[in-house]
Amino acid sequence: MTERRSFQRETEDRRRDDLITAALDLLAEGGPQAATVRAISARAGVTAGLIRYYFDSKDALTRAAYGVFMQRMTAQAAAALQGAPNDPAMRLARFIVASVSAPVVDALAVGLWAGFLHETRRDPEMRAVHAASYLGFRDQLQALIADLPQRSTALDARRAAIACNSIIDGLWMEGSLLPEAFAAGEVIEIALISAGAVLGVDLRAAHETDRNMR
Amino acid sequence: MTERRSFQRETEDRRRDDLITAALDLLAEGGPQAATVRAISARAGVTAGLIRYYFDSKDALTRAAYGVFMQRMTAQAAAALQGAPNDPAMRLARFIVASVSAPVVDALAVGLWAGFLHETRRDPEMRAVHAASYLGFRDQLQALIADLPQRSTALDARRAAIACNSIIDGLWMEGSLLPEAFAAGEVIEIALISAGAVLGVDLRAAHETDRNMR
DNA sequence: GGCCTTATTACACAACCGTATAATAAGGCC
DNA sequence: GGCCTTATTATACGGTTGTGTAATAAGGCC
Repeated sequence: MTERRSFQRETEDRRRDDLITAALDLLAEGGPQAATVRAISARAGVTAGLIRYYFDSKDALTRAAYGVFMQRMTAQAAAALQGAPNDPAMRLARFIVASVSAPVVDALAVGLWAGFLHETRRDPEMRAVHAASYLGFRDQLQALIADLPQRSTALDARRAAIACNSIIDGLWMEGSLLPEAFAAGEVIEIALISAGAVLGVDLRAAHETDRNMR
Repeated sequence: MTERRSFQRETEDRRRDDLITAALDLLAEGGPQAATVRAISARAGVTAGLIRYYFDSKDALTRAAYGVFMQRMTAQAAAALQGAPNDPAMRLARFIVASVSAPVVDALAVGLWAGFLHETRRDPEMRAVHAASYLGFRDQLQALIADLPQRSTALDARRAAIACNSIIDGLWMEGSLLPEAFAAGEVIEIALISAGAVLGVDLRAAHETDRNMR
């Protein structure tokens, strides 16, 4: 009589990952409104009930998805320093370039961030993750700046980090929201020149020689 | 038997404004999830049905609220140029200061912006408002920069405007999201020094003399 | 002061939300 | 190949959402 749809059993990790990915996609595209349990499960190719088999609640899934999102964002910039040369300016340049390049900067990243924003305010656990990774990023930046041998003294290291972080964040927003408004590589160039001007260091030259060395 | 609550008749403008304000408040605090017709009407002190008496749909109310929001944001920076001196550097400094000060920068502004983000993607009409006011702001900035008598030539006026806009946007985000992480006036100082460094102009000095002239 | 317009309330409705639970088929094990 | 575990589906439930509609009271008008 009632025909059940056929299915395949999958590993726990695979299913969790599929559900999280589906949730992130929907959240990025349509915001919190679009990321309903039914929509998420449909995109993941399963039925709605399965979400509550792998997660205690929808909020738990949201929290897990947020963790993955933050991890992706921060891992990208950190990975840029892997195998980087010792020259502080080159390292900083690499870090900045990675922060304003794909996949950190893409049309959906800001949407995802915006979609999570209010949930991070509500949920203390999510807010903690947010603050930690946010300030962690800035500290990383500040450490790179402090290593610079000679830089402008108009701003101390902390304020210089705040300024550079703002440039990165602002370009991240603009580049993600209006990708068609920029030529290829333009955002990167502006980021390097602006941050370099603030710090009194020629980051574009540093990045150029770094690239030629590779 | 059933007792109706008493009420006062109000003008159309007043009611529309109350409903829009209530919608903005709720959206800023709790995101799209929180801005339901019942919550909005409750905060405005009326019953839910009244919303659809003054607006064709909830989306129409959202659109109207977005217009008011954008108007508030852009009007603030433009008002800063009212009665400003003729000196280009002073004018630019005023514009930047207004863009990273209250009420543009406050704890709820970014939340509001984030809450609207996805709706601006869906609704073409809202997206048009968004793009227009966004690029309008940048053009205004670019015009102010182009007026500067001597500035660094590392970036043309357009790219310099993009860079300054990024600094403003980034500081707007950080200042709004983590207000407790900054000392009083610190965001303003960082904005002036950073933008000044990018443009090769001492905006902080310009703003100081401007303030002393007043 | 009674009437008339209409701003406002009250209520009903279908759709959808997250959640709970029972039925069932998939696939490893012996 | 039959059995057992459990991953998955199916279905039901109460609450909430945006919307449509009828009842009603407020307040200006004569």
